[in-house]
Amino acid sequence: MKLTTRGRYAVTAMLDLAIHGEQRPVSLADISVRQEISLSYLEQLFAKLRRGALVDSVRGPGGGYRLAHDRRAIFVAQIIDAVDESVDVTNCQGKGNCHHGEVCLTHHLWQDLSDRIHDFLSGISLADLVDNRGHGTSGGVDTVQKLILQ
Amino acid sequence: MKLTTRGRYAVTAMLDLAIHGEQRPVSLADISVRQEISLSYLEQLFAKLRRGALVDSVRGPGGGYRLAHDRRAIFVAQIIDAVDESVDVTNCQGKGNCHHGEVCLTHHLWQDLSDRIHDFLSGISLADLVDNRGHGTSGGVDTVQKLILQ
DNA sequence: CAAATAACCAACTAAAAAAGTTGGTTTTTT
DNA sequence: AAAAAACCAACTTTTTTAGTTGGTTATTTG
Repeated sequence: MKLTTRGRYAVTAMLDLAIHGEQRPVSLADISVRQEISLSYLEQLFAKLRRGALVDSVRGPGGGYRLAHDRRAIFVAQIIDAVDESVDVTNCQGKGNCHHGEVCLTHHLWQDLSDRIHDFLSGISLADLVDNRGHGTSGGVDTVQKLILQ
Repeated sequence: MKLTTRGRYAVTAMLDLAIHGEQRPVSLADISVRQEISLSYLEQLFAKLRRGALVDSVRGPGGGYRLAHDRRAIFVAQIIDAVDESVDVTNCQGKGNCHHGEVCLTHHLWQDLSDRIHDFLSGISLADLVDNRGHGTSGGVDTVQKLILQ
């Protein structure tokens, strides 16, 4: 599991979709404006999210993207995996071609860490984020309210 | 907490130090050869590790670097913090200048994740890595043995 | 004391990854 | 027919990471 700003963009965009996509599909142009992410960059991200079967697209006017599943069934880990096609964290991924053992010693460390991050993010759904459940300090319901009214 | 290859390099180098630095200081030239990391890049990393009070340096022939504390008292999180001067994970770090609330919603997510990663890595000392304790699959004692004999 | 060793330092360069741009096409609705 | 929006590929810019160059300073050893 790789953690970059790209993954954060993707989660933010999917969260936007979860919040605004209840009634009709949401266009990337809208997300672009609301989240201040370049449209073409969003296109690239959503191409991957679509391949990952996390969103469905609707073409033509009034079209856009919809979550492919219920909010409660889409997890942050999936989003990041779809978008950050997880490159190996280790140099010597099982190939055993790490001539010096130290690399292997840390290998296990990174592997383990990677698993833990994945587990953590696998437990948090878009619904959790919308409800602001499942994590630290609260943004409060009114924050979400503002978003919906926006 | 930021997780890049730079941090991995630093942990690997510190682990090399923990293993080979029992008797005398270890020169960066040695670490460079064993771990296949460019000497000057190591110099840059060790400048930061020294500022972070994780290593002591000894100049002149026979000199090099030594752990500033016992292996059991140096933790992976410290190494990464020293080297990857943790840039904020969030765009709107407390400043409250995130005009749209979604950013703030994910903010808490990343903050929480960051904390958890930090906690995890704060619990793993260099001694743990040398003994290959505290994480997943084992490399075995013989691996470490090879290293010491190298 | 001279030579060698190794830390220390700054500025530069190269390579890779991330982010954004451009200029389209295709599909669908109104 | 026109407009909206997905879809697509190739390119450019920016940022980060990694490595290079060319030194100086401190310390040890022959």
